[in-house]
Amino acid sequence: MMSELELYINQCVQLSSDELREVKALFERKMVPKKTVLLQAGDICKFEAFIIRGCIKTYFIDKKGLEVVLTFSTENWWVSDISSFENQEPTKMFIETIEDTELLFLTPETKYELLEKHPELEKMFRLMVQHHLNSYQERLFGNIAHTAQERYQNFLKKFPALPQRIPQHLIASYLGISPEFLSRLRKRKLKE
Amino acid sequence: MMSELELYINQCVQLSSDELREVKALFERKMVPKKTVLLQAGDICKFEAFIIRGCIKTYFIDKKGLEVVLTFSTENWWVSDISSFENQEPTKMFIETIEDTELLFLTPETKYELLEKHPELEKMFRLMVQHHLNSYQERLFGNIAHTAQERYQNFLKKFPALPQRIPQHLIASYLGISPEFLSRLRKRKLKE
DNA sequence: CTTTTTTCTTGACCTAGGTCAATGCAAACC
DNA sequence: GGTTTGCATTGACCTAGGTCAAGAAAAAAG
Repeated sequence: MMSELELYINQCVQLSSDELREVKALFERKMVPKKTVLLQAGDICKFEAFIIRGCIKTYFIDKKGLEVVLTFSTENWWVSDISSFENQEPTKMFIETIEDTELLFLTPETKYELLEKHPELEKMFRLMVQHHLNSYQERLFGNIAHTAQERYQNFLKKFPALPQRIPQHLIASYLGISPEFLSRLRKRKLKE
Repeated sequence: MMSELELYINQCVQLSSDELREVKALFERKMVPKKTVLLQAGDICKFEAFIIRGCIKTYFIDKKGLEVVLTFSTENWWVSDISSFENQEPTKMFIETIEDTELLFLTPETKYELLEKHPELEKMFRLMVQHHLNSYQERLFGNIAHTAQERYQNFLKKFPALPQRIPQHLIASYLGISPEFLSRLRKRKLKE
C-alpha cells in the first residue's frame, strides 16, 4: 500500500517502488502539536513540508496587530514560504499549525539532494509553485470582484470540510471580513 | 553595448557574450501597437515575453463585464499567463497592450530549446515565477489589510512613473476601487 | 480647427461591511 | 465540579467606498 506522498508523487511522475522509497527517505517525518509556530516574520524558512494529516494557517500581521490569513493548508498539500526558502532570505509571514499535524519535511539540503538524484521531480516542484500562484491569482480576483457573501459560498465549495475543523474567525480573516459580519452572513443564509 | 535582455540575464547568471548572442537569437522580437489583445480567456497561452519598451495590462472580466486589472507589466519585466503557458491549457485572463510595445517572445518550443542548451537559465525562470508569486501575495495582503488611500500611496511608491503613462481608471481597477473614488482620493491628497 | 471619443471630476444619495459593547456558550484547565 | 479563557452571536451605530447622473476637460480623429 502506498503512502500519501507516494500517491502524490505518482500523479506527477512514474517512479519505481525502489526509487519512491529512496525519495521518501530524504524527507523527515515529524508530528507537530497544534498552535506550533513553524515560521515567523524575520525567520529564514528552512523547510518545504508535505502535510500528511492536520491543518496549517499562513498569515501576515497587519499594522493593528491583527492576523490576515493568506492560506489554509491541509492533507496532501505543501506548506512553506517558497521564496524565503529558495533564496534563504527573511520572511514576512507566519506559519502555524491549527491542529496536531503530521508533516514530511525537506530542508534546502535534502531538497537539493533529492533533485540531484531525481531531476524528474523538478516538474513536481514547478507545479507546486504554479498551484500556489494560481490560487493567489484567483483569491485576489475574488476579493476584488466578489462580495463577502459570494466569497463565503466559494470558500464552502472549495473547502467543504474546513468549517467543521477550524474556528470561524479564521475563516472571516481569510475572507477579508470581520468575524461579526461572517456571523451575520451565516444567519442570513440560514433563513433561505 | 548590452541590450536590456542581456543586462537582465546577467543579473542572474554569468554567460559569455557568445552565449548571450545565442540565447538572444532564440527570442523573436516584435513590435505590437497599443490596444492589441495578446491573450484572451479561452486561449492557450503561446508565449512568455520580455518587455523592452511599452506597457501591458493583465486582467479578468467580472460578472458585470468589467475589467479587474491584476498586473501592469513594463520595461525589463516578463508577461505571460505562466500556468496556461506551462501546461498548455486554456486561460481565464486577458493580456493587452496599453502602449505601443516592443517585446521578445519565447514559444513553448523555443523556451524548451533555450533550457536544453542553457540549463543555467532554469534559475532565471524560477526567479521570475517567484517574483510573480511574491507580488500576488503582497497585493492580496495589501487589499485586505490596507485602505484604498494606503493602497494608492503604495502604488505610487512602487510604480512612480505609471500614472503619467496610463489612464487613471485602470489604476482604480488595479487598486480595487471605482474611478470616481480614486478621483476623490487624489483631491483629498492635494489639500494636504 | 472642429468633432468625436475618452477620461476625469463633482454632487447627491446609498449600502456593504466595520466597530464597539454586551451576552451567551463551549472548551479547556485546575 | 467550578472557573477561566476563547469563540460566536446580536444590536446600535458608523464610515469607506459604491452608484448614478451630469458636466468639464483632454485627447484622438478627421
